[in-house]
Amino acid sequence: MKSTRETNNINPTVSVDCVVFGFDGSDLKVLLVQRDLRDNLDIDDDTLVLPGDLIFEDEDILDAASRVLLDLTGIDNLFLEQIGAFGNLDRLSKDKDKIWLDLVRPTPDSRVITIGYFALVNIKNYTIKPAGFAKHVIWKDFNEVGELGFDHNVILSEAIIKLRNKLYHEPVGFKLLPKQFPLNHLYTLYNTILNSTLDRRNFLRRILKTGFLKETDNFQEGVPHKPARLFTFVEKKFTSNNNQKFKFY
Amino acid sequence: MKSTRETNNINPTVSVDCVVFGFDGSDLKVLLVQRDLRDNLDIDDDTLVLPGDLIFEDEDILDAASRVLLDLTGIDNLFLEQIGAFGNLDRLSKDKDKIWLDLVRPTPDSRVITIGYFALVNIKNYTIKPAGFAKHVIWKDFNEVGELGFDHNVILSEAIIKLRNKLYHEPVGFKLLPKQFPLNHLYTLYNTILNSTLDRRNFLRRILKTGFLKETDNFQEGVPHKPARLFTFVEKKFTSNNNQKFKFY
DNA sequence: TATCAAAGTGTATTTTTTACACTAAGTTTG
DNA sequence: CAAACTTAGTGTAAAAAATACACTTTGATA
Repeated sequence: MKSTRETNNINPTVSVDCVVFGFDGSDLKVLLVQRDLRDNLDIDDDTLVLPGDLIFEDEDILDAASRVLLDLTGIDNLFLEQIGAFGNLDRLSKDKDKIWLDLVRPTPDSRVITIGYFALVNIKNYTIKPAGFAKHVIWKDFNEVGELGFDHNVILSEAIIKLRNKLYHEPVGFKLLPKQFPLNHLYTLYNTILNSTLDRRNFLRRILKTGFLKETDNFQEGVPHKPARLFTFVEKKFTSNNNQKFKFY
Repeated sequence: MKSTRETNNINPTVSVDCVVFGFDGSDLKVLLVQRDLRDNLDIDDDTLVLPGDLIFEDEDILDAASRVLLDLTGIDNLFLEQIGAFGNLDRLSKDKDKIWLDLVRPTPDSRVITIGYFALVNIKNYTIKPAGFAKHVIWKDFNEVGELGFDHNVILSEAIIKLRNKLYHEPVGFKLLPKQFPLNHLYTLYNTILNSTLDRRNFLRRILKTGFLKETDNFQEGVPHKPARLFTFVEKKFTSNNNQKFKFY
């Protein structure tokens, strides 16, 4: 996989954009970049966008998404899943978007279709390095995301829908947590993302019954109360189609 | 929406392909076309493919999918939903695919990313007319679909997964049936598509409890047994996200 | 040593699911 | 024209799951 940008054999009509979700213990976060120029062009544009890039001609689209995130975060092998293609004719037509495109794209008026991906990471594992194309990279509180560039709010909406559905049907919450975690962290995670207040007793019972959790001999440290036992996620054969009746929570 | 093919301003790098499902009362069907040439070129290629086409530069991708189906079936305003983007580098590289591309595409070696859509239709409503680009159009039994051209088997797999999930969570089975239908048809539909044998009593109870069905005063005619009451689908406010707990069946 | 805060467990009630059995009503057959 | 057949349509007991609370435990801190 290429990790540096080339000027030749770029496909100017197809890009990828990534929605990377993280969880800091109490809030859902999204990774955003301040779109900016490789060569310090002097325009006044602090618009935030999803990390993304045009793809290379000889690059699979999933690889392109991986490359973007590798450049951005130094993380390889991220859990990445496609959200879908976004190809509205007006998706690049805000004034500020056009100014930016004029400055950085060889063919700024080209119609570009983008393919959205989403990823879940344990926020503490990665120190985000604003390398490559983005000057500033930030974890933004999901509820405080304002207007993004291009059609990125649309992509983000699709992503959160997908995340919520997944949380409900697949063992995926773990990806947002450290290897070992107390059950209460998982509980807050569900409540935060699903925007609900589940009954704690019943949540614990059900999540344990799925068999995806294994208790360890470790406990929380440095907490001003009874330390909770830490659990790990158990990789089981899980195929979402397999059992339509399966509800993760 | 344009309904005729033009030779100029085609986007040679992005196409759409449509998976159209139908149900004939006992089997799930897929609409396939025998890829062939607008101008009767004389090659020996009876490969079946999903109906699809390159998009126009000034055309939304969803519109492109609509256009393909309008050309093919004369149906406008079809329920269409995106499956996703398919962009593997080798997706057009089978021998027969290359020969065909050489014959019909202005830039046959161009890397093409395709966006898959899926649709559900009541098979009896539409007489398929092999107009436009396809010489033969057929309803193929889903279980008897062999090797398709390009990466279309992959797209079809994604489509069936999506259909099965939808059937389970959303009131979508109706789209495959006539306006009025006996409950047993819905029951067979579920069993066929989900590849299961649900308990009939329990199925009926549950499907009625959803509130999406309204009984009519009409009954089956011309059946050699007690005629069943016909039901219709009730459009209700349904938002799949709204209630994660909702299970359609 | 008492208090606080969150961990962790118990359980009665209601609701849903499951499994199976039966009756009803048209058509066809002998 | 009655019996047989086929699918329509309904009843229900038992098991399982979801829900709504309440309570006990345990370590830290005051």
